[in-house]
Amino acid sequence: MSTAINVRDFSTSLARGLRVITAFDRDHDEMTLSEVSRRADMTRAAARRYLLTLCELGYVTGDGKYFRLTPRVLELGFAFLTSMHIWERAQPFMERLTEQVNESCSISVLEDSDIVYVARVPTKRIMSVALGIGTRLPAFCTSMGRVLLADLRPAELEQFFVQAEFRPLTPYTITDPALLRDRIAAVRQNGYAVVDQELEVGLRSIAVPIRNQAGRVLAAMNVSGHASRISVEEMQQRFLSPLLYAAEGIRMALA
Amino acid sequence: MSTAINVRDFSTSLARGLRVITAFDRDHDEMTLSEVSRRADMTRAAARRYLLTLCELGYVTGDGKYFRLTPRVLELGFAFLTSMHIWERAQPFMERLTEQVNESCSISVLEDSDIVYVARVPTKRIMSVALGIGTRLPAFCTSMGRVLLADLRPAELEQFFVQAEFRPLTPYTITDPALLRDRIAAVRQNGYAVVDQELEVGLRSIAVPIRNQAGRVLAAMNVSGHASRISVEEMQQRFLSPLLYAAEGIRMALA
DNA sequence: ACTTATTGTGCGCATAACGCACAATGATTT
DNA sequence: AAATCATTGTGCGTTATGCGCACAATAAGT
Repeated sequence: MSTAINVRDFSTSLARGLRVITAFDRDHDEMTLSEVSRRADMTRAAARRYLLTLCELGYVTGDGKYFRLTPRVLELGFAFLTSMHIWERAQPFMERLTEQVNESCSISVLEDSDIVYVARVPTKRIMSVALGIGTRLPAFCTSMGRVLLADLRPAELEQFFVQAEFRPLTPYTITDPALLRDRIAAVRQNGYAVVDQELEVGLRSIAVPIRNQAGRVLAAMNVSGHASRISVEEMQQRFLSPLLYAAEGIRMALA
Repeated sequence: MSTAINVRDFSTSLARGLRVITAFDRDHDEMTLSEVSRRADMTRAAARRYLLTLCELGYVTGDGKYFRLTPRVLELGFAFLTSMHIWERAQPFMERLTEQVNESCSISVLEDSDIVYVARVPTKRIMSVALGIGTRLPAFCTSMGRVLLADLRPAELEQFFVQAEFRPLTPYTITDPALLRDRIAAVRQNGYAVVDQELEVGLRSIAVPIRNQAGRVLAAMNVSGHASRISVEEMQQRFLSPLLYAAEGIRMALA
C-alpha cells in the first residue's frame, strides 16, 4: 500500500461504504441492519444509510429484515477481471500444457504477500469458480509465489520479509526466514521452483516465470499434481520442459 | 430497483466512488486521472480524491501517470460469490449431467431483465472464467431466462415486459411481446424451455427449473449444445430426463 | 523555446453525512 | 394477554467532509 495520503484527499464515506460490502461473506450472506453495523464497525444509522444507498444502486437487496448482496457487485470485481484480458492469450498454451501433462495449470501475480490467480485450466476434474480466478494463497509456500519472490528487487524482498507471516500450513512448510531466502535464491539460480506439500499435504507443484520482452517477470505459471501420482523428480523431468515451452509461447503471444 | 429513497439517506460519495471503480473496463484497464474523471462524469479533483482513497485501501494502484485496478476489487464481488455457496452442492449433479450428455451445463438466477450465471460446468473445452459465473444474458431469449420468467407472478411478469428491451440478436430471435408471452405460457405448461439459436446462431439449449421445497423456482439449469451436433428433437428426447433428474437431485440436496 | 495539455493541491464554502434520541415495531418471555 | 427486550425507522441539529475553483508545476508536443 502507498504511503499515507493527505487526510483531506481521503474519502471516509467511500471507505466506510466499501466496508459495508465486505462485511458480507460466506458465513454472513444475509444480515440484519444491526449485524451489518457491528461487522462494519459503524453506527446503525450510518450502516443504514450505506445499505439504502447500495440498494438504490442495485448492489444490495433487502426483504424488510435481511440484507444481501446482489450479482451486480460482481461488476465491481469484473472491472478488474476484464482488465486482465491479457491472460486470455495464455489460454491456448495452458490448455495444451494441461492436455500434455494431465495436471492442472495456473497463472498468478504477486500482491502484497500473496499470489492471486489470474488464469487457470484445471484437469478434467472441474472446480467451482470460487476456487479459481481471484484466489489468494500465501506466496512464501507456493511454487508460483517463490518464482515471483525471486524476481523482486532486494528492497522489495526485504519489505516482503518484514510484512509476511510464515505460518506453517503442513508439517512440511518451511517457515525459517533464512531457509526461505536460500530457497528463493535457488529459484533465482535455477529458473524454476518446486514446492512439495508445504501448502497442502499431498500437493506438489512446479512453477516457472512468465517474462515480458524486457525480461521482467509478469507472472508465474505452474502445474500441480498429487504426491501419490507423481514424485518431485518426475515432476522436474516431465513437467519443466513443457512449462518453459508454454511460458515462452505466452511471452511471444503477449508481445 | 427499489422506490427512490429519502435523499438524506443516500450517500453521494459512496455512489460516486463506485462510479470510479466501474469506469475501468476491458478497453480501459489503465487510465490517467483526466480519463477517469471523464468516464466517471466528475471533476478531476473529485476523481483524484476517490482514486487516492482507493489506492490507500488497496483497490487501485498507480504508477504516477496511469491508474489501474488491483485484484483486491475481486473481494467486493467475491462477497457475493461466497454468498452463493449454496450452488456448490449442485456441482456433483451438474458434473454427472455433463458427463452423461457431453454438453455444457449452467445454473442461473434472474436479475432485472437478465439471467446471471451462478454455476457452470463446461464440457471438455475449457472456457475462461470471465465467461462463467456472473455472466449476464438477456432473459427473454435464453432457455433459462424463459424458465425463470415462467415462474414470475403476473405483476412481476408485467413489470418485466415494461422494462425489458427485446432486441433481436439473431434472425431467429423472437421479439414480438405477444409471441413471447405465448412461449412463456408454454414453458409454464410443459415445465421446460427450449431455445433454438435466438441468443446466438448455432446455439441450442434446453432448461428446467430448480425448485425449493415450497415449489418456488430458485434458479434454472440448462444444457446447451451446437446446432450442428444436435437437433431440437434430440435435445428434448436425450436431455430432458437427465436434466429433470439432476434438478430433482439438486432440490433434495438443497433441502 | 514556446505552446498546449495534464496534474497537484490549497482553500473557502456549502452541504452531506454524522450520531443521538425517541417512537414504532417485532420477538420473546412471563 | 401483558410485559419486556431487541431491533428498526427516522427527524434533526451539528460539524466535518467533500466540493470545485484557480493557480502553480510538470510533461508532452511542435
